[in-house]
Amino acid sequence: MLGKIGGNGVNLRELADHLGLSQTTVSRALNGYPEVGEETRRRVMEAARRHDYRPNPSARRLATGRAGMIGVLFPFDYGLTIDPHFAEFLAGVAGRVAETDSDVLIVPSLDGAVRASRLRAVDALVVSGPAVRDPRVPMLARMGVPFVVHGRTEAPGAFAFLDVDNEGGFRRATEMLADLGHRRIALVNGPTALTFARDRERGWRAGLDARGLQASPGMTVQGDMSEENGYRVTRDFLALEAPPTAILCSSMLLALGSCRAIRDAGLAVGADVSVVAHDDRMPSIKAETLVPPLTTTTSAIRDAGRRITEIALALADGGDPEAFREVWPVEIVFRESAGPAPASGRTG
Amino acid sequence: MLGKIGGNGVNLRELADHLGLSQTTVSRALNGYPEVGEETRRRVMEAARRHDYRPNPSARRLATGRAGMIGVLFPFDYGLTIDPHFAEFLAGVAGRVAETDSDVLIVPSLDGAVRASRLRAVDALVVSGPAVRDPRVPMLARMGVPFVVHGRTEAPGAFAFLDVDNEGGFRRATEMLADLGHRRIALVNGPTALTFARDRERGWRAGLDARGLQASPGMTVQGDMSEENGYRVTRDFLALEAPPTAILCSSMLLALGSCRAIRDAGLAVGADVSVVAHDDRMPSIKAETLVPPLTTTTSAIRDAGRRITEIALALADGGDPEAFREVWPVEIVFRESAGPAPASGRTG
DNA sequence: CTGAAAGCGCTTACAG
DNA sequence: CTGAAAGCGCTTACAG
Repeated sequence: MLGKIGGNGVNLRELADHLGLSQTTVSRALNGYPEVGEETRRRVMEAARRHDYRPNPSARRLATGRAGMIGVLFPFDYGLTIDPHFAEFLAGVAGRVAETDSDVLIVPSLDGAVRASRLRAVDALVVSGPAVRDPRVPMLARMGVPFVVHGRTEAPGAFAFLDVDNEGGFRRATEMLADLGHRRIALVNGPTALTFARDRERGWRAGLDARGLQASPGMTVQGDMSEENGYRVTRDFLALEAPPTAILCSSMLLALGSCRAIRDAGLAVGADVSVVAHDDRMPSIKAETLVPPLTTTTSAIRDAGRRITEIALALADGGDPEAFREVWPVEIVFRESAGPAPASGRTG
Repeated sequence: MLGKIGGNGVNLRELADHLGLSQTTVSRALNGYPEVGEETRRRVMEAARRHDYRPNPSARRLATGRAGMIGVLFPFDYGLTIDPHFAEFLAGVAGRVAETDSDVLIVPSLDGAVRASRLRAVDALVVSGPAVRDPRVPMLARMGVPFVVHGRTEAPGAFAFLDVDNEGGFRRATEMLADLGHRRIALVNGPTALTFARDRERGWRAGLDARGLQASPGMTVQGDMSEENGYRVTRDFLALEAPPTAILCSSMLLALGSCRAIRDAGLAVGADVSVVAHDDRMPSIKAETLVPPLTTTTSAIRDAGRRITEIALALADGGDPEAFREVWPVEIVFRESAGPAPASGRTG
C-alpha cells in the first residue's frame, strides 16, 4: 500500500500486454528508438497517453545506471543565515535542469553516512558557496562523484569550477575610488572563510596597494551579509576618528544598510561618502533604482546557475573536469553613489 | 562507464560473497532488523564500512516502492522574480528532511509529460506559493500524489495545507492603525493572484470596514515584492492629494523601499507616516534593527517549512490529508514605525 | 522491424 | 538466526 505512489497507473508489462506487443518494442517506441515501425509507434504512444502510463523512475535508473538527477549542495554556512542569493542561483540551476529530463536534488550537507550514500542517487553535483578550505571538495573527489564548484576553493586537484573575478572586480573598484581622490576606503565584507569574500578582500588590498594606500586593519569588517550588519558596521566606521570616505560592500543588502547608516549620520551617499556594492542581480533589489543609484561591481548569479548546470550535465556525461574551469569577468557599473572624495577626505 | 556513479564501490552481492553470508542476511543486518545475530551484525557493519558499501538508492526504491524523496514545487510565479523568502522556506524544508533518510527534490513546474512523470519519484510534495486559482492543485489531486500546500487555494477537496492567518493579521494591523487615528491606510501588496496577497487585502478591507473606514481603490497597489516597487508605490502614494498617513507592506523588502520613499519625501517614518510590514523573519533583514524599528505582523517562514515537511512526511506514510489543515496565528509586534496619526491626517 | 531473456541491485515473504 | 528465490519495472544486447 504505502509503496504505491502517484495513483500507480499501468506499468510497462501491462501496457505491452494490452497492445499485444513485447515490452521491448513498447519501451523502444516510447523512448524514440528509430527501429520501431511508424504505425506501431503511433499505437504505443496513443495507448500510453490513454492509460496515463508513466514509467517508474527508479526502475529506469536501475536499468540504465543513470540517476537523472543533478544535486545541489547548500552553501557552506548553511544552517545559520541562508543567503538569499542562493534562491536566485537555484532558480538558474532549476531552470536549466528543467530543459533536460533530469531533476534537481537538494543536498543540505555531506554529514552522515545516510547522506553520503545518497550521493549515489546523483549524476553530478553543484557545490555552492564554497569555503577557502572546504572539506566537501576533497570528500567528493575521494568519493568519485562528478562535481563542479560555484566559486573556488584551495583543495588540490583539477576540479571543475565556475567563478566570477571577485578579486579583479574589487581591485578595480578600489582603484577607481582611489583615482577619485579617496584615501580611506573601507570594505564591508562577508565571512572571509568563504572564498568569494577572501577574494574580494584580496582585490581591495591589491587596489589600495596599486595606488600606494595602506590597508589598515580597521578598514575592513567581515560578517553576516545582512542589512543590519551593513548598518552596524558602517555606523561604527563613521564614528572613527578618521572615517572612510568610500565604502565597498559585498552585497546589495549590506549596501542598503550602509546607505541607511550614512543618511542616519546626516551625510549624503555619493557626496559625503561614496558607496560601491557588489550586485548579483537579484530582481528584488535593483541598484539602478536606489536613490542615489548605486555604483556596482556586477555579475548575474542566475546566469552562473544556468552555466554551472550545463557543466554539471557535461560532467555527468563523462566530461573532463579540467575542461571546465571558468572565471567570468565582473563589470563595474558607474552610477551616482560613487563620486570624488570630499575635500576633508583628501587630507588623511 | 557512464552509468557508473560515485566511484561505484561494491554491491550487496559482492559484500555478501566476501562475508560468506547471504544477501538476505547482509541486507537485514545493514537495515537494523532484529533477527540478526549480534556477532553477525558486527561483522557485516564492519565489512560495509571497510569496503565503503553504499546501497544503490534506485534499487532500494524499486524494491520497496518508496522514493525516499520529498518534492518541493517552486512558487507559482517562478520564472520571473523568485521570491527570496523561498530560500528561507526551503532551508526549513531541507533542514527537516535532513533529519530523516529522505531527500529533497526540486520540481520547478508541473508542465510537460516528462516532468509529470517525475512526480512518481516522490513520496509527497510540498506546494509553495499557491495562487488563488492554482491549476497545480487539482492536477496533483487527479494524479493521486500526496501533497501539502504552503498556503491555501480555492480548489475543491480536502487537501492538506499549512497557512498563516494573513487575513487576521492584516485586519488587526489595520484596526490598530485606525485606533491610532489613521483614516487613510494604504496597502502595498504582492500580486493578489497569489493567495497570501489576496488574504492580506481581505484583512485590510475587513479592518477598515470594522472601523467604519472606506477602502478606496487608490489605496492599495499590488506588484513585485521588491525594494524598488515598495519605493515607487509609496512615492506615488505620497504624491496623492490626500496621501495615506499609514502604510501596510506585504514584505520587509517592500517596507525598506517604502521607508526610503518616505524619507526621500522629507517625512519621518513613524511620526509623519506610519509603516507596518509583514515579517517572515528572514535573517537578512531584521525589523528590530531598522531605524526606526518596524512594527510588524510576523510569522517565521522557516518554521513553516519545517512543519510542512513533517506533514508531507506523514502524508507519505499514508496520513489522511484532512488531518492536516493548519492555520498559524500571525503576531503583531509593535515598534516605533507605527504611531498616532499626525494632526493633519485626522482631517480626511 | 519485433521479441525472449537476462540483468540492474536491492527487499522480503517463505521455509527451515 | 540464516538462506534460496521471487520480484520490483525498467533497458538492452542478442537473435531472428
